[in-house]
Amino acid sequence: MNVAVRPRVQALRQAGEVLDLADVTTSFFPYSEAVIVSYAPGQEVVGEGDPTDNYFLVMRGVFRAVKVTRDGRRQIFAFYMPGDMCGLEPDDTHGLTIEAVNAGTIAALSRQVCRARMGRDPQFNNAVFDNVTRALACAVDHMTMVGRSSAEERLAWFLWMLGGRARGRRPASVELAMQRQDIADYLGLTIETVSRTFTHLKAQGLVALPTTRRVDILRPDLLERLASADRDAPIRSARAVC
Amino acid sequence: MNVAVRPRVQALRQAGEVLDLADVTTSFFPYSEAVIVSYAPGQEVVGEGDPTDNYFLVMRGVFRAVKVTRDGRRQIFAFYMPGDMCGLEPDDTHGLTIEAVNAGTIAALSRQVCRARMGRDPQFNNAVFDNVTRALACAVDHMTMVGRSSAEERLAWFLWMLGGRARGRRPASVELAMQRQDIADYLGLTIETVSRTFTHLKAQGLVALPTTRRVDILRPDLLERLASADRDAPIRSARAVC
DNA sequence: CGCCCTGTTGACCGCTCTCAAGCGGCGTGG
DNA sequence: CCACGCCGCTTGAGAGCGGTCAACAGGGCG
Repeated sequence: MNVAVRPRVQALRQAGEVLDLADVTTSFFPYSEAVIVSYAPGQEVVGEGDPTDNYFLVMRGVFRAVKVTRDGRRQIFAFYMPGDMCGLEPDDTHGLTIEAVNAGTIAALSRQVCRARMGRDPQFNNAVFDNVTRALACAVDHMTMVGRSSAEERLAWFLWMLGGRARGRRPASVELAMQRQDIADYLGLTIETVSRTFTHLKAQGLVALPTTRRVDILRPDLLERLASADRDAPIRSARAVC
Repeated sequence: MNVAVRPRVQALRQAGEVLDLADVTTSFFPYSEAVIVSYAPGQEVVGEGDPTDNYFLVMRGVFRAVKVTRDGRRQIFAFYMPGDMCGLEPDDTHGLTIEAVNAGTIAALSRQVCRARMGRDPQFNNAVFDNVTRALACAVDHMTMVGRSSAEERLAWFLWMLGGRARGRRPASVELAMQRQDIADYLGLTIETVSRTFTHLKAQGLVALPTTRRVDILRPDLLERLASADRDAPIRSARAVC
C-alpha cells in the first residue's frame, strides 16, 4: 500500500490523470490533511463496521461499494469513478465495504476536518452536498431497475449508464472495468444470467464484444430504448454517481 | 389544499404533533420562508419533472417517493415520516414524484433560501447533511433486499423496519399506513405476492393481522432472522423480544 | 504443456408474475 | 333495515423468467 501526502495530489493533477470534478474538490484539500493511498485490485479501503474516520475521494481507477449478508449474498450499491466521493455515513461506522475494482488511488479526508470545513466553506459544502444528492438520485434509478426490470433491461441500462459517464460525447464502445460477478451483483442478477444476457444482446445485434471487457454499442437507439424503462426522464448528468 | 405560513409551525409544535427531529429542523425556519401545506391521501406534492424550487420537511403523516415508468411499472423509493426531509435533488428538476400516503402536512422550504442558510448555519447544514446520508444508508439496505432477497425476507424486513422506526422500544404491533400496492411497489413485488406472503407469515405464526392495516408481531426473533437476510443463522430464542 | 481463473452454455427447477375469480368491509340508496 | 356496488385484498391455476447445478471453453502464466 502506497501512502503519500499532499504533493501527490499536485503530481496527479499535473499529469492530467484526474478529472475535473476531482480537481475542483481537491482544490480544497490544502486546508485539510488529505492522505493519498493506492490500492491493488480487490483491496479493501474500508470494511463494513469500520469506524467512520474518513471520507474518500476517488482520484484514479474504479471502486465499488459492497454489502454482503452473513450468508454470503452480495449486492453492489455503487461504482465510484474519479471525482466521486464515498464513505459518507450518517453514523460512526461504515455500513458498506469499499473496495478497489482494479488498481486505483483514493484520497482519504479526515471526517472531522471535512465536516468542519463544510461548515466554513460554502463552496466545498456545495460540492459535497451535490455529490450526495446525486448519489441519491442515481440510487433511485438503480433501484427502479433492480426492482422492476428484466435482466435484459438491467444490462442495457448498465451499459447505457457507463457510456453516459464518459467525458464528452457518448462513446461507441465502453470498457468494463469490473468482471461479470460485479455486474451481476450490481444488477441483482446471477453471473450466469449476465452472461446469457450479453449473448442475447449480441444475437440481437445491439452490441458486440471484441473482448470480454469491451462492449461495442452497435445500436445505441435500441439499447437506450431497453435501458429507459422510464423514457420520460431527461437524461441525467453524465457525472452522476452510480 | 390548505396553505398557511410561519405561525402554523408554532401551532403544530405547541400541539405536540411534531416529532423531535422535525422540531429541531423547524427551529431554523424563522430565517427562511416555510410554507406549510396539508395534503389529502394520494395527493401529489411534486411530480417528476417539476422544477426543484423547494425542499420539503414532513410534519405529519406519511409520504411516498414514487418513480413510474412510461409503461406503468412503479417503484417506491422511500416512505417519509415526520422529521424526514425530501425533495433534495442535485439538478433543477425532480426525479421523483412525492405524494401523500394518507392525510399529512409538509413544510415547503425555498431551495435557494435553504442552500444559502446551509452555507451560513453549520448546525442546520449538519441536520440536512445527516438526513441525506441517512437516506443513502437506508437505500443501501433497501436495495440489498430488493436485489437479493425472497418475497418472504423482503416483507419481514419491511415489517421489522417499520417497527424500528417507532419511538422508544420496538412495538409488538405495527400500523401499516399504506395499502398493499404501496408495499408491493416498495419491495419490488406484485400485490398478489405481498398478500400471499402475509398469509404465509401468518400460517407460520410469525405475525397476526387483526385488520389488514395492523400487524401483530408474534415472533420477533424469527421475523428478525428473516429480515436480516441470514438463512444460515441459528434460530434465536423466542423470548428475545427487544 | 497443464493448471487456474473467468466466462459461457446447457438442462432443469422453482419462485414470482400473470390472469382471473372470489371475498369482505363499507358507504349509499332504496 | 337490507340490497347493491365499489374497492381493496385474498386465493387459485398456470406460465415464464431467472436461479441452480454442472460441464465446458478459452486465455494467461508458470
